[in-house]
Amino acid sequence: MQTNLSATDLKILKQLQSDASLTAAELASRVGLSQSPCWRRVNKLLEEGYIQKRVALLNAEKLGMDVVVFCSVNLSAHGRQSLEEFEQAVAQLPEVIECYTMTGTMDYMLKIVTRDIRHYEKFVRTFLAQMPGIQEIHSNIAVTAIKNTTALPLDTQL
Amino acid sequence: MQTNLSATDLKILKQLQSDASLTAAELASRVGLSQSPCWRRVNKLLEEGYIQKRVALLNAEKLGMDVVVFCSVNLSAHGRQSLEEFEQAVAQLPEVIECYTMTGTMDYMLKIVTRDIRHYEKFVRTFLAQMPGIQEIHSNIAVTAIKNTTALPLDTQL
DNA sequence: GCTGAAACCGATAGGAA
DNA sequence: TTCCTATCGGTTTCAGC
Repeated sequence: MQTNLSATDLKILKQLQSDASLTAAELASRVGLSQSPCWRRVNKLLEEGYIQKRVALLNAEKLGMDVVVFCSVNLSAHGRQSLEEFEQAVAQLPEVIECYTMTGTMDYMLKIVTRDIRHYEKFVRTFLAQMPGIQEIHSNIAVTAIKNTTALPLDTQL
Repeated sequence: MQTNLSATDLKILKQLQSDASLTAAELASRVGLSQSPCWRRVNKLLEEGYIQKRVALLNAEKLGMDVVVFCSVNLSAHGRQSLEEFEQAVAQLPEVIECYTMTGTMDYMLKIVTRDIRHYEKFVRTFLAQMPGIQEIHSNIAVTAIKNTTALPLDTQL
């Protein structure tokens, strides 16, 4: 880690990435600080960009959005143009929650969320398969979420 | 969608899943409501579990945690016991951000975040490969994040 | 149901140790 | 640095529409 964060800062980040609705007082007591210095540190972490934003995590199941698909994509023409077009187009699609370029045999890995499998099918046909330069699409459909967090492993021991 | 959410509720959810640090007044004005009813709706959405929690999203890169790996796993013994052991063990590992059971040829898909590829290698050897009943591990390493959001596609048109 | 206002409580900043 | 305190603003409630 090329970062210069104190142990206290790390504690604060750990708390906030598991619950950002804590009051300053509660957070302070959990990290063993009093309010003011704690609040100051939080602000610094915000300013310096360690904390990107605070969001609400919704219950996908209750909202009827519980189909998760990991979708690997290969493009046919590997020219620059084609890649950027694809990336821009994909970033616009709300169903695409995540998209990464990959090493190995696949060009992109997409995590897609839709209402049900029919919708996924329709989504692929209507949007994904229409995109510029697509050669192969491979869909891996998730059944049950065993774990699903947004918290980074700050307490890793490796 | 088997849910009975009004258009206003959906607007509220959309706002909060992109920014949960909005004040009640600001949120109210964005969804075209005044504070009180807006606040009431937010509370109801919390109580009913549509909003699960509010978290801080951290800057993985600044924290030196920018290796993302999608890892598919197959277990050897497909008895109940083996599955639950694996799931419980995996849920404990902070490096495992997400874990899903899958249809198709792989048993599990894991999304893993570590500091660098060396750490990933070490993580796989130390923890993953030691787990009960593992047969195959296939690691797909992400290079660049094109898109990475936690927002569900509430405005999907399909 | 929504609006507006009032009361309360927590967040913020400044000053003292 | 941290702690303490005062002020300010947001949240929450309640009465009226």
